[in-house]
Amino acid sequence: MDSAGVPDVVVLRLPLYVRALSQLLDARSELVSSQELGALLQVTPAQIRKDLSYFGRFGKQGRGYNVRFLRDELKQILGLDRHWNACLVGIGNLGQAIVNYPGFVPEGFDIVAAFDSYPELVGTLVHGLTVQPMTELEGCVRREGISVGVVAVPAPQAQSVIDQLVDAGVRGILNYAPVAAQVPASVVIRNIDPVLSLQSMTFYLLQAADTVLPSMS
Amino acid sequence: MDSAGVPDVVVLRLPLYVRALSQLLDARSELVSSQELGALLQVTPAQIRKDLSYFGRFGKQGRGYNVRFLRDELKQILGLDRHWNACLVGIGNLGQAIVNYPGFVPEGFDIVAAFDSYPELVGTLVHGLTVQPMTELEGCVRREGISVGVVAVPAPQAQSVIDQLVDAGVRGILNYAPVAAQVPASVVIRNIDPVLSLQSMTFYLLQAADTVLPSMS
DNA sequence: TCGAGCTAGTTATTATATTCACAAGTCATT
DNA sequence: AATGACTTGTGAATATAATAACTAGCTCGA
Repeated sequence: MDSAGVPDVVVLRLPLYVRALSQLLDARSELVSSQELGALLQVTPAQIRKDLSYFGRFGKQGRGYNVRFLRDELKQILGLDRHWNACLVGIGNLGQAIVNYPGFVPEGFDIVAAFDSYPELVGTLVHGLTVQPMTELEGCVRREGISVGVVAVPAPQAQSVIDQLVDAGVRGILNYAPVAAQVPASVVIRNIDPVLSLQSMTFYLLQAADTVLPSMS
Repeated sequence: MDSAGVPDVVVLRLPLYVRALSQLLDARSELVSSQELGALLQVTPAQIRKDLSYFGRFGKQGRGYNVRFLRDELKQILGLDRHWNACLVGIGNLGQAIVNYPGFVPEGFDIVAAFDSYPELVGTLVHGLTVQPMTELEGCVRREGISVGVVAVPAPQAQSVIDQLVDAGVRGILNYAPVAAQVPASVVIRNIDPVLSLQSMTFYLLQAADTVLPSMS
């Protein structure tokens, strides 16, 4: 999936650039070169320039990029100048942690509804939202114009919940359940899976232990 | 970084295979072909076979793979047959959610210590662990043989905390702070950053809205 | 025992992503 | 105005990854 011929990996890096540019802006920087930005993010300058070249020409030779201008352009490209309505499905440990953690919901995203199938939870208030039963999902998604669903249910229910979200018209899914969920090509899914991260990390820890450390003999 | 000539992307997929194989095992499957496994994970059969070929020959022509055998082999390759001690730094909202969420800590990993710089938190009990001050970090990491650090501190403190973990001898870091942290090449870092995921997702939502939907006129 | 139908492992091919290298433009200084 | 030190944007070159295609081997049923 690379809309408009832009490679996926490039799109994945753009928010990184936006973040770094915002930091530079906070630090009162007005100009930045691909060199500097690259050093900040551990990305080669050439890659930054190439990535940006998919979308236009934002810099000045000999000077670099205007920090505010480039950030705003990238935000627009990513759709971060708009508002997106989201809903949260699954209000257990994880779901509650997600909405209550202040750092989670980025600017521009609004979690406007919460759902859970567990009867005891329905009707309770979570982070200012009344938890609704799953039967309300479809209607609510359409009514509120919800385009993103955040899935925080246990693994066994994840696929079914995702199907319901897709049927309801959600176009993006942020999935915290540890499953390889299936979605139609028109729906974007991103998985947050710390367990996989840990489990692939240990491979390298092993390697180093075997190869870097000298034998004990 | 591809130890022993194995591409990074391949290592990243291995835990996915392990998970699927474990599910098949739970479902009493004894054999699985690359075809079936691929369908389950949305990966081409060729890719699975290629990935596995970096590590050995695990299947039988005409039959497929023995589920249990392959899973155990992969677990061993990844080091998931061992125990790994980890510590958690940052016991705020996020940190508490991490240790208290049952699904987080995978089998084989033990969080054996918790640290925070906030004096009011030090000494309190979180998930059975007494929160220690940051001054104890280095000693504790060495004493307990902690090889993985989980970072759940606010962004501004993340790099400093990561430096301390690295100095203390940690070899892998799971970073929840929204920063592009710098670590020496000998240390593996994995970032969990749902905000970036959301922010790159919207790009595709925009594309579809512009191109798939007909204009209103 | 033989043959049809599968399937792994592997080599070859294609696709994708990253890096290099340079022309052209900018700016401060003299 | 001319010089030198920078820096972008980009086409070419390289490196990396994914896919396809093929060979050899296994299994099962007739």
